[in-house]
Amino acid sequence: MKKNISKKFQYSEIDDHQGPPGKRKIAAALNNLLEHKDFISITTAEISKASGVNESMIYRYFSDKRGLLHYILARYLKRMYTEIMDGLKHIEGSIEKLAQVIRHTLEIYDRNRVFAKILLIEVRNFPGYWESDSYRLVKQYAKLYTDIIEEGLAAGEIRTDIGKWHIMQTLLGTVEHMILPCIIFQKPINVDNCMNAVDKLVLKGLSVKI
Amino acid sequence: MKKNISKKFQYSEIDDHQGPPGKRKIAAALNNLLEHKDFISITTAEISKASGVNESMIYRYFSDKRGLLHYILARYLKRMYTEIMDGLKHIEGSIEKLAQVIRHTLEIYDRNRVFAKILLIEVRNFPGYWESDSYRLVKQYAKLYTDIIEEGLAAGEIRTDIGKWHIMQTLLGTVEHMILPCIIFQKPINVDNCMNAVDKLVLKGLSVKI
Amino acid sequence: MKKNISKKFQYSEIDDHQGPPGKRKIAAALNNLLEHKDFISITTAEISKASGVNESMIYRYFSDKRGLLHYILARYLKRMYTEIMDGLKHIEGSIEKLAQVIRHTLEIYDRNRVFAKILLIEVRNFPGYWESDSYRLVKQYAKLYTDIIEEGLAAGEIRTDIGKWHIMQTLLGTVEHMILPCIIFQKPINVDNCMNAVDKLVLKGLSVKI
Amino acid sequence: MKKNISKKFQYSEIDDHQGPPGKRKIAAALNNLLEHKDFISITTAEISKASGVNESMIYRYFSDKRGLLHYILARYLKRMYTEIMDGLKHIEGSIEKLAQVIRHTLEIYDRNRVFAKILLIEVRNFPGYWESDSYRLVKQYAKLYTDIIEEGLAAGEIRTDIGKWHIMQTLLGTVEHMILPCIIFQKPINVDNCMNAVDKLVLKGLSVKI
DNA sequence: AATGAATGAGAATTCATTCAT
DNA sequence: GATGAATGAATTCTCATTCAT
Repeated sequence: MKKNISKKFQYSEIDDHQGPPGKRKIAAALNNLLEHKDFISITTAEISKASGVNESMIYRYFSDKRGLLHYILARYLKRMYTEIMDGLKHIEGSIEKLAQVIRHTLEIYDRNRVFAKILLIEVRNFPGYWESDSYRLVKQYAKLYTDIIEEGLAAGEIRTDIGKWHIMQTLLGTVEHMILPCIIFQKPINVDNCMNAVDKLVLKGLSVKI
Repeated sequence: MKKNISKKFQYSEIDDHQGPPGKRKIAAALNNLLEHKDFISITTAEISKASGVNESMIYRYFSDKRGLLHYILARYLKRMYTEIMDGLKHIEGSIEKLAQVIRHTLEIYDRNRVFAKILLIEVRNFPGYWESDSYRLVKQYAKLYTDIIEEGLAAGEIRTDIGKWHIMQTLLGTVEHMILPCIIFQKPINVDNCMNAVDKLVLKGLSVKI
Repeated sequence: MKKNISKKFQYSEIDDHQGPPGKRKIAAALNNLLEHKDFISITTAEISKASGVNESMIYRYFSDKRGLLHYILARYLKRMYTEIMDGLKHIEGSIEKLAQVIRHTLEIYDRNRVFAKILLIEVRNFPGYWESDSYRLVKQYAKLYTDIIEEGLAAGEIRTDIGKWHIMQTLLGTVEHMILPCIIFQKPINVDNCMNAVDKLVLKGLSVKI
Repeated sequence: MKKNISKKFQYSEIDDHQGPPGKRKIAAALNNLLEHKDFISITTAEISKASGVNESMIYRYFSDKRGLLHYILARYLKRMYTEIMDGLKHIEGSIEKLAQVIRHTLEIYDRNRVFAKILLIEVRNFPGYWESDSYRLVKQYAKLYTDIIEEGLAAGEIRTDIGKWHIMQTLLGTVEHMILPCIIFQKPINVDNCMNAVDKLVLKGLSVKI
């Protein structure tokens, strides 16, 4: 009954008890609005109305509208990172670890559609993103993969003829692309199905054949 | 090794000799601008200036700014489809055909960065896209994959325990995400490297083990 | 079976056999379009498309878009004037003549909604109208009334304590206002009902009580 | 003869002390501009310039340019209604009441040319008007007439063979068309002359002959 | 910390009209 | 007489952002 409930997060929890109330309300409002609209077509007026906080407060708490978006994204990313690290504690074997990270990621995307939407869609066609703080966190997340891959290479579990960067890219790419239609068409993510495909297609191809 | 070099296309060729000059100039102008900016931040005024054609002509020849983008995308897609179909003529074996399609796709993306950018980034966060004419062409392209996969299933070349849709998704996803960073960071696509990874990771996993 | 059919006109007849075909087609096209849209929201492009004649021909045949409208209106007015004059030939008595003019006018408006619409709505809020050729024709039509009234005054049939201008205004005003809702709400004009009211309310008040 | 002079209103008074200053200035500016131009050819830029308030404020306070016009019209209509109701308090007899309403209306139109212009000209060729709030107020005003007419019918003061709707229409029509040239040609309205005509022509025709 | 008012700059789009052929 | 292409100037409306209080 108590399994790993504590690990599951959703936006509401993230920010609830820190920062001034106005700031929290604004962030929560944008988060909610993102469920049904895309960032660019959400106006600051709308955010203000939805949050009940005056429009100009957005500029007190955040650099600007985009800063607010990145703030939300960063919170999600931090939370995801911790959660995934936690889930990794008792897993042995690099391939198994990769599988666990991917499964966990899929679950989090499924539970937090807004997060997935921001990360996969909203943030990309904004040039500044690739120099942003949020992107730094994304790279931290990606490093999780390369670290595990290195571990696997060292342990002789993973084949050495591909290059860890390409492996990571393939894994990330496969995951993201599997869920993109679900995010866009607002369908649930079937984590087991996805894992099956990832496992059979990519992970199996990774391991050193004995 | 010298196959159908003559078929290689680049945007400039696509439209050069059809439609009124204004139309051509406008399309070419947006195409050029897309090399350095993203669609949403390119204004009609900019397009007009770059093309040397009056701003209002955009609305004579296209439904609106977005219609112009889709026009460009559709041309690319049509051209890509024909070229890839051509390149497929003398290939035998489903796995080989998939490899050929993917390699060809990568080459085209590499030669036509703007095309890749429109398809992978610009067009997605616009809801109308999924009902657009361009998306129809994308589905036509995707059907190429499923057709080949079916062929492979029938011929006993491809394993039957995954589902052709998932296979196609994985292939498309892997390709797209392999090149996304190249598109975004404006780096060349190393086709051979990519093919190596695709081949070893995904395609090998596809074929029936003997 | 042959009554006064020859007197009834509708736009199609007006212009059919004079002027170059392009001119006729353009005028006919605007006339048709006016049935469902108001002048200001009909574009020259629309007129061109509906007429099958090139947009620039509008400017060969007419001073501009408004000139075209006035051309149509003027034709209607001329035709109405002649028809009404004709219908007056064998009527005796000023009050009877006024009644006949009014009835005839109502019938024409009913048969030619576009005409009524142009005259009562489209043309008024354009300053130039009051100096236009069309307005000259309207004044000619109004003079019909004052002429008859003068005739009635001279003959001792109409009371002398009001002023012919006011009488004319009242008659025109009553008529126009009775039909305005019919024009706007696209309902048929009940000529007999209207005549009843005009007769009982206004005309009866005009005649010298014996 | 000195009745409720204090109740006489002009636009400037209407709005002066309510709503944010920007709103008031904008409404006042359009009101002034309407004195010399027609609505459709007054641009938002012009309104902004005339009011000294930023153009975008129009859209903060009103739905759009047309919303602003209706706002002005509605204020006029409300004010007129109250004033006319007040002026009716001590009048006896339905015919006398109708006369009083008409006289009062004429006076108000004379004092508030812009009001008359909006009501009789500007607002009509806009389809939305007939479903607008302003039109509701106009119907309220018209109901004043039919109410009085019913009263007169019940009291045996008004003849019963015409129908109250037609009577109202004739009265409204006569009034409106009497003043339309004055509004358009910017001439003063001679209230006494008009009343004389209305009285002799229409009202006398209304009353039951004894 | 908070609010309401105000701003400025730009954006897409529309159209009547003219020109070259 | 006719066409298609092109123009330019205007117009409404939007929004992120800042200011004064």
